[in-house]
Amino acid sequence: MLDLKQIRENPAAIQELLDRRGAGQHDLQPLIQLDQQQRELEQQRSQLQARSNEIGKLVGKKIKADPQGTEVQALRDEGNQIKIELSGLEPQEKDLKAQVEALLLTFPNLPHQSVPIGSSEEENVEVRRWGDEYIPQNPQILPHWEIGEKLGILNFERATKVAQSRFVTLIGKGAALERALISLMLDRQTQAGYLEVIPPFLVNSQSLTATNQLPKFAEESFKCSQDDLWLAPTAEVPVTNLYRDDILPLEQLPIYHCAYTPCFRREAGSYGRDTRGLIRLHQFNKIELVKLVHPSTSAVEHENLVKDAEAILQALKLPYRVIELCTGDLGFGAAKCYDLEVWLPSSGKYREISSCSNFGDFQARRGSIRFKEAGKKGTQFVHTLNGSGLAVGRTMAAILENYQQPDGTIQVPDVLQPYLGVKTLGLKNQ
RNA sequence: GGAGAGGUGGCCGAGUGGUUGAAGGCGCAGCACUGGAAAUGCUGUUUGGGGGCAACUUCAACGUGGGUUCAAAUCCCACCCUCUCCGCCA
Repeated sequence: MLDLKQIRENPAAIQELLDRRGAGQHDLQPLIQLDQQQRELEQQRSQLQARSNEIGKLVGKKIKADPQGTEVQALRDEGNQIKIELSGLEPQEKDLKAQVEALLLTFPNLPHQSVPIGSSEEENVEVRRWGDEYIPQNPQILPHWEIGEKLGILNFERATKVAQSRFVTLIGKGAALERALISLMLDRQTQAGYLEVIPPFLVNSQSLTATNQLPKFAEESFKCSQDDLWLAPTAEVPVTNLYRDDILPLEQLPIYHCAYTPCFRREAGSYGRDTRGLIRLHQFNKIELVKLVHPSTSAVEHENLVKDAEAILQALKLPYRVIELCTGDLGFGAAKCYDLEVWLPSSGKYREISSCSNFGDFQARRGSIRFKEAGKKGTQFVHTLNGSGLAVGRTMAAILENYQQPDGTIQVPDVLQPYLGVKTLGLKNQ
């Protein structure tokens, strides 16, 4: 959520930053007008209320001396008069306030000054590339879904029968490989200083609002119709919301968490895209890294978060590149974002495997996550950051392709061998 | 699902209509005492919105939303949540 005070004081500057995401898409003007109306009403209302409070106190005093006195009656009459006026004013102001709030929630975050300006993903910037030497030279590499089904470790048909399209069943060593990846990632990230949590996988609307999925992206999540509960689209939601409405003592910052959770996404609007394989499923596993930090450190924390995610790809010797998203491609809540893209030989492309964002105080404001510095008056919003470390299904896809041997077996990456107990995946492993 | 209890400040906990943003305690901060500390004493200690350069001022908040009243933490209604017991179940 943007800072209303900032918008009031500096509308042109804020508008300019919003326009970097796409000119004319986010007009502050209606918001500014509503806000002004609301404040005018609030002034009127609180003045009336002040008088009403005064009357209440006076009556209390006088009624002891002379319950039937004319003075008391006069005050009561005035009180009633004010009540009538308030009954008109109050709902109006409340309504305006709700409108301001609702409108404010629809504005995306301001891109950080350092974010390259651009209108689409075409203008994203490659920051660095790693592992060129690990790019396989074998031209015969099968797409991961084909080799996976051949080896009997992935099955899409049966998953479709059980649920729907865009689900998968992992079988035998496929399931074990997924589990091994989860363990590897959690082990590495906890060693890097992230405190592991297993949060609820269902979250309420308030939580989704704090982390930007609501109100704008309701159709992206699965909702439980009987309850105010949704299937979490990412662990970012439950983990960040562990601290919703908290005022943290300064000493508690920074907070680092990692979490393994399944993630559930409706993928509405992506019909026809990545229909095959593990790339875009309704349910997938992910290790998420979440940080809550002091605002002055968030830029450095962001760079470090990216490195922590990269460390997994490096450990697995999977070729990847780091992309910085331009203003036009930046996610709704992000102030700055790097994507990690892993090399997928079958399509000859880099594909997103992690997205690492700095949200600044955008989410903290929505979720009221603050900290207090001893001695200083008032509270400040923390900065929140998160990134995948990594998407497990996509990692599996990358392994099934990059480690695919000419004989159709899969070499198990060195770091995974202790977890999996075998060096290759082949037919005999079924 | 059935029965009961309960939701008050960072925490514990009092408060059943009147000047209570809320006793008391704990915790925390400052000061005094001390060589230093403990103990003790005193003082302070919620958050959010509006107005103001500021000092300050005003409104709101005792689970949430309504209602009664000049006045509600306190009364009424609805909802949510937590706990205990019973039932069912992994």
